[in-house]
Amino acid sequence: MEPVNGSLRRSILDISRKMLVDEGFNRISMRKIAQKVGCSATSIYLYFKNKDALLHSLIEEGFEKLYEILSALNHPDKSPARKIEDYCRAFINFGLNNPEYYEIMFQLHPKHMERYPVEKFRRARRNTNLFMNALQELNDERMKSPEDARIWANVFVANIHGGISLLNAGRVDSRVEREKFIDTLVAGILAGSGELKLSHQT
Amino acid sequence: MEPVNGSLRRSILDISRKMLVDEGFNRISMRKIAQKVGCSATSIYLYFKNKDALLHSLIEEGFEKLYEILSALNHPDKSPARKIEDYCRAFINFGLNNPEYYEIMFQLHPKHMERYPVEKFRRARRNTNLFMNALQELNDERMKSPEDARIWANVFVANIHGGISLLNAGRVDSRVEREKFIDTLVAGILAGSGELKLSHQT
Amino acid sequence: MEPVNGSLRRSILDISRKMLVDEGFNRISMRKIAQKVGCSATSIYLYFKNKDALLHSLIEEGFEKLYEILSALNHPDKSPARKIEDYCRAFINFGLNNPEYYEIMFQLHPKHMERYPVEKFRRARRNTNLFMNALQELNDERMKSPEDARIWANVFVANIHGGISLLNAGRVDSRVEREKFIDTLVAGILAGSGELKLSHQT
Amino acid sequence: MEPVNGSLRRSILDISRKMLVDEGFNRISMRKIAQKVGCSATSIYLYFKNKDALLHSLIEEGFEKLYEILSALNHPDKSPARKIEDYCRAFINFGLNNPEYYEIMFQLHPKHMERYPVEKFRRARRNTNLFMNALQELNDERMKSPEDARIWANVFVANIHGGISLLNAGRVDSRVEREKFIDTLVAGILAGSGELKLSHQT
DNA sequence: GATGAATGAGCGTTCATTCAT
DNA sequence: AATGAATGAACGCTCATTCAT
Repeated sequence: MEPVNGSLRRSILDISRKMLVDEGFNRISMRKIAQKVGCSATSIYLYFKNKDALLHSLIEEGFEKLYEILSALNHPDKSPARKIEDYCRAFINFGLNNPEYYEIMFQLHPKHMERYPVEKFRRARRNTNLFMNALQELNDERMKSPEDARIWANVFVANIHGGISLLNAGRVDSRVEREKFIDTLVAGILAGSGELKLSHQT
Repeated sequence: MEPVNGSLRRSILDISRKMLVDEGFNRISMRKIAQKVGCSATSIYLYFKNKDALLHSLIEEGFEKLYEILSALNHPDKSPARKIEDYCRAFINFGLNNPEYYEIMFQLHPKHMERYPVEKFRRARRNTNLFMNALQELNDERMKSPEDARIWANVFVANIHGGISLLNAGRVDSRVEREKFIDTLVAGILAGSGELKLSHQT
Repeated sequence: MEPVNGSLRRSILDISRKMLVDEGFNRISMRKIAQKVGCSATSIYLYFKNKDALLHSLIEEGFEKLYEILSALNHPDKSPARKIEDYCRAFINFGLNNPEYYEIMFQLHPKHMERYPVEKFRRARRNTNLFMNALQELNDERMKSPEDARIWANVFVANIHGGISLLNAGRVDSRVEREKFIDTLVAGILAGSGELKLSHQT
Repeated sequence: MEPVNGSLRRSILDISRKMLVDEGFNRISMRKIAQKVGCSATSIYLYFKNKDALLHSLIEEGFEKLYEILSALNHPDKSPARKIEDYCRAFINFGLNNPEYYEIMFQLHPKHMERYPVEKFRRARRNTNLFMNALQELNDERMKSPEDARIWANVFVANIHGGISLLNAGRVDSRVEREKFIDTLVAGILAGSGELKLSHQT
C-alpha cells in the first residue's frame, strides 16, 4: 500500500482532506486535487486506483485520527465517568472541526460506497469500544454484561453523532447557544446512562 | 407508481424520493429520474423549475408528513412524559421507514443547497416545538424557562436523529439488536431530561 | 396574410420586435415571446408557421418602416442634395435607434436564412432607389446613366450602413465624438459623389 | 486542415473560423466543431478555456492578420494618397476573402460577447491608425489636427466596412457589377476627404 | 515516477415544435 | 381561437479515467 516515494501520496491525502472539509466531497475532482497538489491528474492514479480508493484512504485516516484522539484520553487514573465525558467532548470537537471529513465517516451510506470493503468500517468500532470499556468500569449494574455495555456505547455514539450532525447541517435552532446545546447534549448522555454527571457546571 | 394519467408531478416526486435513498442526492440526475418515471427529462421542467426546486418540494413534503404524524400524538389527556416517548418512537419509525425523506430533511447541508430558502427549514421547528411544549408541561424545574425547554427539545431531536442516522447508515454494531438499541436510545433520552422513564420495559 | 382576428398577431410582432432590439435575435425564444405577450407558446404558431416566418415578418416590417420614414422626406420642392442628406441622417437614426432590428435587416446573411424568400429582400431596394432617384435629379454628369446612379446609390447605402454598423458594434474609437463622427460620415458621403455639401456645419 | 499530428489547436482555429462564416457564431457548437475537426468536444477544452476563449483567439488572429497586410503597404516613399488607396483596397480584399474572420472582427456586438476584454479590441485601432497617419501626412488643412484625422480615419474604415459587409451579406443590388461597386466605393472614400483621387480609372 | 493528450459519458438546462383537446 | 402537455435534439461544460511516452 505504501509507494516507494511516499511524499506525493502524502500530499494528495493531505490536500484532498483539506479540500473535502472546505468544499464537500462531490465538489472535489481529481483535476482540482491535482491542481492544488501541483501534479498532474494522472499522477494521482499512481497512488490510488481511483477516486473511490482515495476516498477510502481518507475514511481510514479519519477513523485512525479520531481513535488517536480518543485513546489518548484513556488514562488509567481517570474515573470512568470522567473518561466518558472527555470522550464525548473530544468526539464532538472532532466532528465540528472536520465536518466534511465527518460526513464521509459517519453519514456515507455503505450502499453509496459499494466498493468500500465493509469490514473496514469495523475500525470505527475501536472508538465505540472505548466507550464500552469505560462503561464496564462503572459499577452500574445495568452495564455489567458486555452486551448491555455495547448497546449503551452505541447509543452514546449515536447521541454524539446526532448532535454533531445537526450542528454541522445547521439544523439546530439558531436561538440556542452552541455552547449550551453541547453541554446539555453531554449532560443528557451522561444522565442517560444512570448516575453519571457532568464534571462541572457551565 | 406509474405515471398513467394526470399526476406526472406526483410520480416524479415519488420516484425521485425513492431514488434519493438508493443513490444519494448528487448521484441522481434529471435524466435518470425521467427514465424511471417514464417521461422525458424535459417534462420534469414542466412541474419543477429546476433540480433544486424538485428537491425543495421533497423536503417540504417530508417536514409536512412528519409533522402530521407527530402532532396527531398530541392528545390533551396524555401525560407529558408519555407524549415525549410517543414522539420519540414515532419520529424514529418515520426516519427508519422513510430513509429517503429523512436524508434530505436532516442530513443535507445548506452549503450544498445554497438556493434553498433558509426560512423554509423553520418548518422543521414545528416538530421540535412539540417536544418543547411537552417538556414545559413537565414539573421539572430545569425546564421551567422556555429557553431551557428549547435547548432540551433540540437535544432530544439530536439524540433521535443520531440513532436514526446511524441505523440507516448501517453504522450500529451488527451484534446489537435493533429493537434493544432503539429502546435504550429512547430510555436514555427520557432519563437524560431527569425524571422521565420508559412507559414499559422491553 | 392577415388573420381573422389580427390583434394577437399584432402583439406578437410588436413584442418580439421590442425583444429583438433589447435582447438580440438569438436570445429570444418562442417561450419568452409568448410569456411577454401573455399567450401560450403554441398560439404563436397560429399566426406564424415557425420562428423563421416570424423573423421574416419582422424583416419585412423593418424595410417597410424604413421606407415610410425615408419616403416621407421625399418632398418635390426639396433639392436633391438636401434630400440625400436627409435620407442619410434619417437612415442613420433608424439604424441607431433599432440596432437589433437593423442587424436582421442588413447583417443577416442569406445563407443563414435559407428559408427566407430572397425576392423579399428586393423590398430593400426601394430604399436604395430613393437615393438613386435623388442622385439622378442632380445635374451631375457622372450620375446621368441610371447604371451609374444605381452604383452610387448602393455605395451611399454601404457608407451609411458601415457607420451604423460600427457604431452599433461599439467599434468606433471611443475618443471620437458620436456627433462628429456622424457629421463627418455624412459629409464624406455627400462629397464623395462630387459637388454635394453638408447643408449646415456643426 | 487535417488534425494529423501535433497542432490540434491549429485545426480547431482553422475549422471553427471556416464554420463561422458558413453558419454564424451562434449556430456553431463545440460539438459541431469537434466533429469537423475529428476530435472529441472535450478536447477543444484542452486548448481553449471555453467557447468564448476560442472566439477571442479567432478575433485576435484576425486583427493580427489584417494589420500584417496593411502595415506591409506602408512604404515611406509612397504618397499618402496612394497609401490610403492601397489600404482601402487591401482592406476590402481581406474582408471579401476572409468573410469568416471579418464577421467576428467587425460585426460581433460586444453585448453578445460580454466576456471579451474590451481593451483587446484596441488592437483594431492599429489598423485605423494607419489611415490616420496617412491622412496627417496630407497637406489637407482639414486633417491638421490629430482629432480630425482620427475622425476621418474612423469614417474611412466605416465606409470600407459598409461595402464589405453588404457585399458579403449579398445585399448589394445584383445588377451592380462587383468591380464597379468597389471602385466607386474607394473613389467615394478618397473624394470624401477632399482632394484625394483614384490612382487610376477603371 | 510522472505526464500531456485525449475521450466517452454524463450533467442541468433550453429550445422549437407537435398534438390532442 | 387557443392551449397544456409533452418531447427529441441540442447546448456548453465537467468528470473520472486511460494510454502512449
